[in-house]
Amino acid sequence: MDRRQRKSRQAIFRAFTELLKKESYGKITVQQIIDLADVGRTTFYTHFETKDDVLRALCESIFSHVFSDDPGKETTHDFSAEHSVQSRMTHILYHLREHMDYLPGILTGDGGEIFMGSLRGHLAELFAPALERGHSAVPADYLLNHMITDFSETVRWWTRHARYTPEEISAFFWAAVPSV
Amino acid sequence: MDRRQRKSRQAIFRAFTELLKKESYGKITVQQIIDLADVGRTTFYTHFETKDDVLRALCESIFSHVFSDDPGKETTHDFSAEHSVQSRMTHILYHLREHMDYLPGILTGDGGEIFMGSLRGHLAELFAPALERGHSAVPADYLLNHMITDFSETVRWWTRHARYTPEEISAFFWAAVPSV
DNA sequence: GCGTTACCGAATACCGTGTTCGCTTAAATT
DNA sequence: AATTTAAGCGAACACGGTATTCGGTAACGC
Repeated sequence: MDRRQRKSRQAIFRAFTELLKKESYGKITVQQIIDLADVGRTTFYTHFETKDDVLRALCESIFSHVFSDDPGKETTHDFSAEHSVQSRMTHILYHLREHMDYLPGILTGDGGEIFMGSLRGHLAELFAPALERGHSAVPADYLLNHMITDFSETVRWWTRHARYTPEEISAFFWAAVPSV
Repeated sequence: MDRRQRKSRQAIFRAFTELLKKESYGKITVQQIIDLADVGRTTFYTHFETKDDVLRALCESIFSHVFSDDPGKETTHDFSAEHSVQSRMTHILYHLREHMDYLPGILTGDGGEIFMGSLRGHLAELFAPALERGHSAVPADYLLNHMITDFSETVRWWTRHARYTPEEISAFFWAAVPSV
């Protein structure tokens, strides 16, 4: 990829996250991004279809890092499946914290749907295997949705109570989820 | 209130819910509402500030009915607080089912935030008393948010799986919520 | 009946989105 | 270094939806 392209793309993301620190996604206009990124209007639209497209790309770049890390590294000598998932969650929270400065801007207004949707998609892959044994009277689909909702909404709650550590948040989450 | 006003307001609500059965909130325009309701543009704007305003008013009218019903009526001879809340939830679900034909239209797209926000507000009042005794290591605020999230997201899930009865949905909810 | 009030609808200002076009400038190729 | 290739620029424009204005009409309630 051309260096100019990389710089433009980077400038747009940079401006976008910078704006998110000050106002919610819904109120940010393409013009603001263009102005702060200091790129031409045409340039913006050659890189992205719409403003939503920028957000989707941002979410994808966040989650691809957050979810792709080697999950084995964090496990201690306890190899039970439960523990593996738990430490995985904490690990994810650690990564998400790095973006905490602009996450609130995404989660208020209507950009929330895009972020949450992306997060939920990744969580689905993570939780689905753990719910294979359908021994419950409750539909597996409901339970899966329930787990995904609880975790993603915990993340959203965290963005409003940023004083807590990833370990604490993880503990809250597992305390409030019934043993499945 | 003038009969003309009542008729206009009613026509707007009627057109609005009718449109919601066919397309999502976000895609409905004020013009469509005006056309279907067969009222003048000016009339619409004398009754409501914006399109969001219509939705807020609709939500308020739904929830004021749903949540205001005498909660004592449904309780059996078991007077424990737990049971009271449970039957209350089922009762709420019964009322919500009456609006099931257009709820999906509200919950997809960006109108979802408004509906969910309104629902969450009412649920907060309902659940807050039950969580008074803060004997947990988890912040009461987190637990409250957790309960609200679980129920409101259960409602959202229901709109996508409308084949279930209120009793079943209620059962799913309580099965997936730990005893608080 | 008569004053009040709501309703009408065309015209208009406004705002943000996304596209077009001719030109400039930087990068890659030889 | 010269040439080709591709990216960037920004003013102008078309579009769609929102919200307001205004002069005229008709329904309502007392």
